[in-house]
Amino acid sequence: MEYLLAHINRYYRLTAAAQDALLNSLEKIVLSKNEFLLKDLQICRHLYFLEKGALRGFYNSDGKEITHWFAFENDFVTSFYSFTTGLPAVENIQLLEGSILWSVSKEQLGELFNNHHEIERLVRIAYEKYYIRLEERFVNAQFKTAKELYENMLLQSPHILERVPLGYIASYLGISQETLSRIRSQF
Amino acid sequence: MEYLLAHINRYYRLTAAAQDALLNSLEKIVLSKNEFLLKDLQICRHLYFLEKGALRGFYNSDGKEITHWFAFENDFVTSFYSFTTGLPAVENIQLLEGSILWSVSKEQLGELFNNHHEIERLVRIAYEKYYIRLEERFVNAQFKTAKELYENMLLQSPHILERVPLGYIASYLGISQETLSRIRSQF
DNA sequence: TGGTTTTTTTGACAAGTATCAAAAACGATT
DNA sequence: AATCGTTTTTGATACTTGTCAAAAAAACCA
Repeated sequence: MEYLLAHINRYYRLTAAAQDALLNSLEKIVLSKNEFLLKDLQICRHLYFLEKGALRGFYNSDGKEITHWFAFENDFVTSFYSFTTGLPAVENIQLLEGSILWSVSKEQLGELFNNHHEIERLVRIAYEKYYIRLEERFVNAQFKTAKELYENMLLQSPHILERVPLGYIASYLGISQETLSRIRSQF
Repeated sequence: MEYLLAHINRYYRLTAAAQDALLNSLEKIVLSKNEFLLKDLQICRHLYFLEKGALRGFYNSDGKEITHWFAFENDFVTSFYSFTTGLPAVENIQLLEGSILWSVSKEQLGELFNNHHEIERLVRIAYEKYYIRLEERFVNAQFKTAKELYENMLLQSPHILERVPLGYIASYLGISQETLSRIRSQF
């Protein structure tokens, strides 16, 4: 729990009142490897903070699983689409390792927004960060070769390569597992 | 100017005080076709509302122009990356048609956020919408063939196809102009 | 209208990547 | 240490798309 506050205070300092309200809204969740936090067609009603462990989000497309994000320690996690629209999710969220999470419901978050302007600001800033990261990935995916994407990942997020099976990474990069394997053999 | 309020009120109703504050912060801009609203390496210090006309955002990559978004009537426009981080933009914003815009500076927007909680909420909700749209495009770009992407566009945003030169659309879809031309000949 | 520029289409070829199938390597378990 | 299941690598082939170059069509303008 202190984990969350320490993380938040790194880029935005909350008042004591807001901290208390936030912590009182949180519920601890412990899940083990391969369990699901969310399956597609369900409505995602919670925002999660990942204290320890690793998750992935993936789509099912033509019987194939397409991983499109990973989350690790200190990440905020949700099915953004379902959580914000209230519509059924099109993605699944699965545990890559045994993990500890803290959850807050959409209703509770709305309450927090109404009572603590600064929490809404915090979330707005978090959205900005996610948006910028997604935009960067989007541009890269479109204009770089598979090899360049892998090099990028080696430089910018080697921790993912170390903790996640190759098949998931291949679909994250938008290439086949075989192609990724061949690229790796060139290094 | 009423245009902006009419648009906003469609999905979020502001109080009269907030409306006044917002309108007092706006400045009208009129630009003609092919002019630039922003060039890369500049810092984007404004958020724009597009009342009439059309714009595109594009990157220069290996001497090629890569269009990655279009904006039309009622869209909010900025170089999201530069505006939020305060760092030099990596993209250009150019006029596709003569256009009328309303601008608000980052400083003014910060003032508005501080004085009118509901304006910050409005912007947060706008971010959510943009994020979801970008996420959808990201997933599509990765998992659909060039032909499927074009079909999608025919269904979901035919107005873009009608108003924008083919070369821009090709790079928007992440394919070469020649490939797009060949796809179109199949319909 | 004719001429000039810009945009779009067509053709030939090369490169990159996906696919299918099988082998090898790795990990966990007993 | 041997076995089973999973993950990764390798090989052969086919397909999609990019690239370069040129022709055709459309838009623009005097």
